[in-house]
Amino acid sequence: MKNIRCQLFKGIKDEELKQLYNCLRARQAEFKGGEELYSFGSGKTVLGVITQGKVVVKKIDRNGNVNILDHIQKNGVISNAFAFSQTDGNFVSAYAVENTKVVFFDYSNVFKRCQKACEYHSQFVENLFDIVIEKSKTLSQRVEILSNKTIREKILSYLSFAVKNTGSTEITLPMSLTSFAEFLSVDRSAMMRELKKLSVGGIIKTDKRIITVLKREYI
Amino acid sequence: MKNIRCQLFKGIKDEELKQLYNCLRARQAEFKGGEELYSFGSGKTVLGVITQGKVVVKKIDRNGNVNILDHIQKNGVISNAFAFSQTDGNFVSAYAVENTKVVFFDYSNVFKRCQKACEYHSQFVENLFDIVIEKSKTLSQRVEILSNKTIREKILSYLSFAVKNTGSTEITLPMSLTSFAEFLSVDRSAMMRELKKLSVGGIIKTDKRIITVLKREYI
DNA sequence: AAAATATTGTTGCAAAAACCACAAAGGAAC
DNA sequence: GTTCCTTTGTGGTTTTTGCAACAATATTTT
Repeated sequence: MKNIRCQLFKGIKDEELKQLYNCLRARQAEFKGGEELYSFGSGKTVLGVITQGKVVVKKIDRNGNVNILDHIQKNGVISNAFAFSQTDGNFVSAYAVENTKVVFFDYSNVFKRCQKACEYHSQFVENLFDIVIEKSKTLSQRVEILSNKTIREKILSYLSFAVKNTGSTEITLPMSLTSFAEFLSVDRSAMMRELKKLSVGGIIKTDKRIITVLKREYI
Repeated sequence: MKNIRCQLFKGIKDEELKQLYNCLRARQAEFKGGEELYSFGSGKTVLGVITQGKVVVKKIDRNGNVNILDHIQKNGVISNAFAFSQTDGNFVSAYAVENTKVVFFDYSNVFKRCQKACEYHSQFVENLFDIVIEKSKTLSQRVEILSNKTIREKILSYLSFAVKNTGSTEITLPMSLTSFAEFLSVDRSAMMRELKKLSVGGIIKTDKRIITVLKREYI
């Protein structure tokens, strides 16, 4: 298996990485676009790195409503260890958005220090820590966005974070408007209506997936 | 300062703990009920353990809407390192619900290993890791709850997690109904109405803050 | 290039939720 | 015990949202 260079393995040398692969029982899997990542919804705890492609985590409730819980890009980490549990009435699953390669690790071995108490194992834990913190921050942003009552406020809250995170007032949505509505957990047509209102009000300018914030004092 | 026995210091001996306090520049602070925890909303990154009392993290937006972002109990960890950032239009603050004692640490020193590369420091990082994972899980549950469209679904989703987490179908809300509405980010009167509908429908039974789930197949 | 599929854009209508206002009950403080 | 304040409980009204349906573009697949 080719060595993966990503945040999870930052500061770990190639030869150490090989040993770590062994230690964590790394194995690669490939998924076609639209295909469901097995083992995510299963009871087993998984930890994986997306080395190619994109993954979306969705929840489908008993009424068939689809909610997007997470988007994971290349070099992103996917795990049910620290996010999104399955409840009786819901199915949480991860899907490859395009052709995707994932390297899975045995999560149970992460904290089992090998006999040699290797230093790079500590480094690995610290890297994983950073990633979980990052995910945690993203989740709290998500909570803040969703805790707005109206669609308008949700959109503006999203834009507020996006402007803050990117430093630009021209935001290109990393997903389709359909998915964006699912991300905000609102009806798509109602969202479109609200986007139009915001445009007419001169607060934003929209062109497909590109939203430009014109009046920063509103976000 | 008295030694704190909590998740954050699990597996660390008393004498090591003393050294760790020094290493992380631990300092205690007390807050009266209703008082705002300084330093949380400030730019500085804080890490604290609630050793007594209760804390609630709130967001107040430009329109004066209050949203509860988090509840932190005794032995819980409070930090802006991995959750809830301030944006231009919003104020995020933490308030003591009752008389509360907090021990603050210098977050910047957490990953600076002391010269002796003490083993307990690793243990500390691992403990903090567990806490962040826990918080992350709580946050994703929150996202799942909030990503329901209707108040009814939000309530049922909350109950679903509560039943799953506690193992009992009799749920005592850890907050007032007023706060519960803020937690679900819905209007209180609308929520009360929905609770009544669920009661009349025989799905739940309510008595103030005690909600008993009668038909598990609905949650 | 044509066909199939997904995305964007828009509307009328019904349902749900927010907002507002008020009364009663419960607790805390004096 | 009385006062004050918070919480609980309820109802009417307005606004917002979700739903369904459809057309027009894009995009992908064959």
